[in-house]
Amino acid sequence: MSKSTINDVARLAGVSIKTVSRVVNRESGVRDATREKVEKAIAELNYWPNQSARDLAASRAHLICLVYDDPSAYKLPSSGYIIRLQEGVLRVCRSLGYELLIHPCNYRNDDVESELKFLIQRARPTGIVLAAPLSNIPKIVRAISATGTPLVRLSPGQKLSKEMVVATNDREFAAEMTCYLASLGHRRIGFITGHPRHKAVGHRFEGYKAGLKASGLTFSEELVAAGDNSFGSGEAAALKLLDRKSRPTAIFAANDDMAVGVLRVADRLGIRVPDELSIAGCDDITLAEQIHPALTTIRQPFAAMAEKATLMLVKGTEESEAPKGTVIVPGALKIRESTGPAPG
Amino acid sequence: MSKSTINDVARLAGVSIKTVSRVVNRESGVRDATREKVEKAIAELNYWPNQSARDLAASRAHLICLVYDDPSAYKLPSSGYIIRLQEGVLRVCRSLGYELLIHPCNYRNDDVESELKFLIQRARPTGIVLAAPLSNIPKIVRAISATGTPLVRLSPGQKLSKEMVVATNDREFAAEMTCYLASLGHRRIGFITGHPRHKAVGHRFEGYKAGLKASGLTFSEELVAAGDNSFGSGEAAALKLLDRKSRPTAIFAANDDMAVGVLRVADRLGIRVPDELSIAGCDDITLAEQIHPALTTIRQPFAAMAEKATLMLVKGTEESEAPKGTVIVPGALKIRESTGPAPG
DNA sequence: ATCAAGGTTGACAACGCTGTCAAAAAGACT
DNA sequence: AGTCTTTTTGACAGCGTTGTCAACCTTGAT
Repeated sequence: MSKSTINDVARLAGVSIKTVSRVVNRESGVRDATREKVEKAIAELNYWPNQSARDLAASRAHLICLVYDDPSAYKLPSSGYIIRLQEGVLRVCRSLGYELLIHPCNYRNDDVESELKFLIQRARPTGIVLAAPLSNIPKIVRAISATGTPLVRLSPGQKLSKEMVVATNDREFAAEMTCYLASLGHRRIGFITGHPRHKAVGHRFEGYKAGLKASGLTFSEELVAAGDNSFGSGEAAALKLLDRKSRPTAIFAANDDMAVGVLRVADRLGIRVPDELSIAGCDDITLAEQIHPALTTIRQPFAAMAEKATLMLVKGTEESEAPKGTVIVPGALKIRESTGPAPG
Repeated sequence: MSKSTINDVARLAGVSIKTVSRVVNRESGVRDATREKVEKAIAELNYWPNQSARDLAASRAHLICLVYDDPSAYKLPSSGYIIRLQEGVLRVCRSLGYELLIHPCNYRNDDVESELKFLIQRARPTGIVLAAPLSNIPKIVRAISATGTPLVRLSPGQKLSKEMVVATNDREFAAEMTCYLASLGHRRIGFITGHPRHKAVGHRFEGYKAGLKASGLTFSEELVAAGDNSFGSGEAAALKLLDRKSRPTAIFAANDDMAVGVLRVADRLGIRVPDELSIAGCDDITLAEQIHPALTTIRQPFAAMAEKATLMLVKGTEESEAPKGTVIVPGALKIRESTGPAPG
């Protein structure tokens, strides 16, 4: 292991440490010949700058903090979501020389706010990427904002704001899914709404209505059942929808967990999927692909969103003008086995 | 946001910065009265030490690096595993003031070794927690060892070694599961082996045999089918086992993915679980609890293992004697719906 | 009181780097 | 060659902490 310092490099290259620093930091105004000398010395000594020293001297930390709802606080099958977020942030961090600090946090705790302030004070990150659903919780957003740390929120219901937000187009792709179902010949397309506090799923409901209209179908309360994003509520809603005299030939659930619930109910009732009933979800959870029949759903671009968010944070810090406003990263339909032509 | 330094605290408390440093670092030899004065000043100024400066001055980083197989490199449903590892490491990090650097890495890349050396040189972590399956790959272990960074490997086949290793008792709990099935009256207990390169699942096979012997049952090749840890191979193996004239009344798969495959096959063949066939897996993946019937399996203590590993790393650094050898963290049987009394 | 021993405290120099600003070198023109 | 401008380089002072070591108090024993 090398433990050579900038001094060693400077001595070997026959320049001052400042010049080495310039080369390392890719600053302009270094003659090519000099740069090469220094680079050779760096390579030879296997030198790598001491991050602590850099951060201290420049009084800035090369650190991005990703804050998300703690999955260990309760049985959450959402680990895939988190991994994808991490993936996106890491991609940017690696390429730009930042480090990633992950902070699962339980918003049900009374002291989340001080926990976050504590974290920020301790780590002094360059910026924070705040994942949903935390990004929708005012007290959390406020606690972070109060510290003055740059913050990018992920998909907090897409309402435009002056803060930095990265969202996806829930409304649009829900409409697209609805149109897709209609294009398969379905006329009675049911919808299962999600948890009222979860804004994104609200947008999907709107998208569903828009899709119906775009396909020349009329909206009917008859075809809507309420869920709360949970598997169980999906089952209950499915039971309700499928019990009706003229039952839907397709059911679009506001998220995959509920869609899987529908799938289970259909199985139990002996309704063949997709022959007799098409089922679509939203989120593309890991299970969606493993279940049988594989679930048609919408893949949320979590990694891409996180990547974008991190980029905004870094750009905002390194360049003078911090990017503001909402950036949309579109989701993509994943057509799999659970949807097919309308029966009859 | 406070940006007070140790100087401000020292001035307010009327002591030298060194004394403040002593209080902050809980060093002995500070009079109680002094300590209290300082603590009051710290609280009042909302002071928190600058990590970069500390690390620089003490030339040590408060950093743990968790290296695991990159789940984004291929479709892995293993995100739950990673999340639990992170959880364990984070618990220790938080309580001991360390930070966690996560590093998913794809061992299929040719340049993993330089990638890791690069990472280590750049981040200079206190130590590295290396998760399976990476912990079983010699070139990776070697690359890290070569840097001299303290390393704890997670469950690399449990072979005793002089290095730091945290493993679980695959053999023992597989035996236990087998005995449990036998105790339910099963006499023909099938087993689906896992990927030959994955040592842990090999231990499970041994445990299965030991369990049979302990239960007074004889081992028969007839009851064993080979898999490769994948869902699909579980299905294939199940088909093979269930096709035989005197088919097993219970199937124990070396991992959950394959067990779920068995479940699906049973469903397709109209074999009721657990009435006609008991199925057990191993790992307690997220899906195990969500599937119907919920899968009896063995919960691997991933979080606890990671926690233990991190602790070893920190203790090894902070105390003079580094803990060596293998530490075993036992897994736990999770009896759920997919196992029941033997038919007849 | 006086002194040694031990417990507390502080002065000051690192730690390895970056920011500032001035000095030196290199070009550009007479 | 001389002067002015621009580019390139370096000296040096921090950044906020810890390690070292000497100086300072206490205490208890004489």
